[in-house]
Amino acid sequence: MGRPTMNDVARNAGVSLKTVSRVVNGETTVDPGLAARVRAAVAALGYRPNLGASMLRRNDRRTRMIGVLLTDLAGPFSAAVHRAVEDEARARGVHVLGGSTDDDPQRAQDLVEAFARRHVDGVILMASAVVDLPSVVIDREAGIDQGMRHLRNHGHRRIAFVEQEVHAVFALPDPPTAILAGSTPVTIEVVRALRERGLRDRVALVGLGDFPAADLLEPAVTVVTQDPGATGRAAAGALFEQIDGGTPGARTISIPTTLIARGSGEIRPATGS
Amino acid sequence: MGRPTMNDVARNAGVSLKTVSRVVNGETTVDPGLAARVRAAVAALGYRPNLGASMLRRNDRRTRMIGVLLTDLAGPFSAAVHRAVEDEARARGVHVLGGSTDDDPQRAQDLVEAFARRHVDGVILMASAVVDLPSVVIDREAGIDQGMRHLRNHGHRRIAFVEQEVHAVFALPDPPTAILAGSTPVTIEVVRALRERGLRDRVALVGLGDFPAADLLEPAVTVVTQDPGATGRAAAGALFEQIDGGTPGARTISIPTTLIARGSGEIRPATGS
DNA sequence: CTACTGCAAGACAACGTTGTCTCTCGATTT
DNA sequence: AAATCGAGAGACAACGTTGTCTTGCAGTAG
Repeated sequence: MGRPTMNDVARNAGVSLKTVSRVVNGETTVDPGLAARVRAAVAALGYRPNLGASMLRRNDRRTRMIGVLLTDLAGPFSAAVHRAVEDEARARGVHVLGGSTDDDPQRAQDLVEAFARRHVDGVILMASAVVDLPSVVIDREAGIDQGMRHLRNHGHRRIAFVEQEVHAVFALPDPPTAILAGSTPVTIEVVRALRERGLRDRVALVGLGDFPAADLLEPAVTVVTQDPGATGRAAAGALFEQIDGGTPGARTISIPTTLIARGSGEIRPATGS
Repeated sequence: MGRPTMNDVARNAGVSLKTVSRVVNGETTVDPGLAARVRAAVAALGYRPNLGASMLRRNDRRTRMIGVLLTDLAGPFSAAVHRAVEDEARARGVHVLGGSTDDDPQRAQDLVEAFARRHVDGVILMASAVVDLPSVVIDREAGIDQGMRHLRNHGHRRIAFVEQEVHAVFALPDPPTAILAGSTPVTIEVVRALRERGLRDRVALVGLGDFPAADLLEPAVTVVTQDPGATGRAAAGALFEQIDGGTPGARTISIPTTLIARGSGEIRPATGS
């Protein structure tokens, strides 16, 4: 005796199973009196349709679930994408299964496989991966180009692109005059490291990804930003179009980037060194 | 003709449906030769089990999905909780449906209802709500007390607790000498507002929720932090315990808070005013 | 050589729902 | 008044899988 089923409702209301199904699905070809009895029984028993069973039988075969595979659900960029995707999905009555890949292709693969077993209607991924499902790939790359170009335009020739080992950069024999930081956490680490070494006004810094207090630091941090909300919306939009239209194959969404000059990225290399 | 089913695999391998089921589920009572044929057919057809159908029939009736309802999937606290829950779930082969409530009880209710229709095994919520599912409620409140106490201990008597309208506070006839900011976005807004008014060293500020650059601002921002990772892990742990143990009813997880004094919260009220 | 045991493998029902078909009954048409 | 129609309501199969029961066959004991 788990949850009540349609059958229980039918018995309780003294109608056939199929009539309950009709009422629950809002079909109009039901006598108002019977429909009322059914609704009363539904309320009395606390009946809830079993979406899994219904999807199994339905003709459209949609689970109305999609999967979203992001680098790290806790990271600001991923989280914002996730939220935007959720909003698009909600508008269509679709739910979102989330997954962090930590940029590990194997994990991405495993998650895609697992989501496929759940018959998600489609998948959005941040890593590049090919799938035999409707899918949209979010491609992040453009920002690096733009950041590099900006620093070169300000006279820098030795530019470090930093992803993990922030401190190693400063140990180099011929240290860079500018730093491009690969993510917001790294950017903040770099700011901290520059301060410790008294270099805050001497080494240029551009961060990939904006963060809330960037303009409040001294110097304020120049960043290249990719609007995660727009990205998520675009990806979700493309995915649903693919699902609904039956367009096959994977699509790639690339994100326009914007550079916000705030100071740290406009420091010029010391001429006398 | 959609995806291949067990029946297709069975036909292809020349065995019965049930034998395929046994192989797929790793039962050992299958002749190695047949098992190999089945596995070959699975690979050849690209067969994937349909978890929905299997859950319908299985005895344990678990979908191995849980729902997580947070204020805002894009917010740093929610996102970190979400990630921690994901990790706990992954360790148990469970997937996570996420949802943002924006602190709207109606939306929370709707999402719970929708997740229940999907037969999630349980739910974690940040808002308070009662559900007829295994559930864990995350309770955030303790931080306010701790922040208030800290400011009072530093001599403040007029303390503003700010949630939305940051600027309204400064328009008051008798403005506060200290501010407790309700969330990290608000904290950053307050910092900005204090600077604009030249009050950065005169009005005390404590923020609810730590953020990455808090120690790099001037003055560095004192915060009350609640470890979202620990919270997520605790909530997920309690939920799975409830699911597995069959313990009924909802449980509440309360989060220990820590105050990190960095400067902005230790400013004392001007004596001469 | 027959009877029994054990185990692999298939047949069949069932999970909760929806699609399709059939039946009944009152209302409309000639 | 008989025939026709339409619409509401139920019976039944099916979705893809797993639980249970039965069958068949090889191996062992008597």
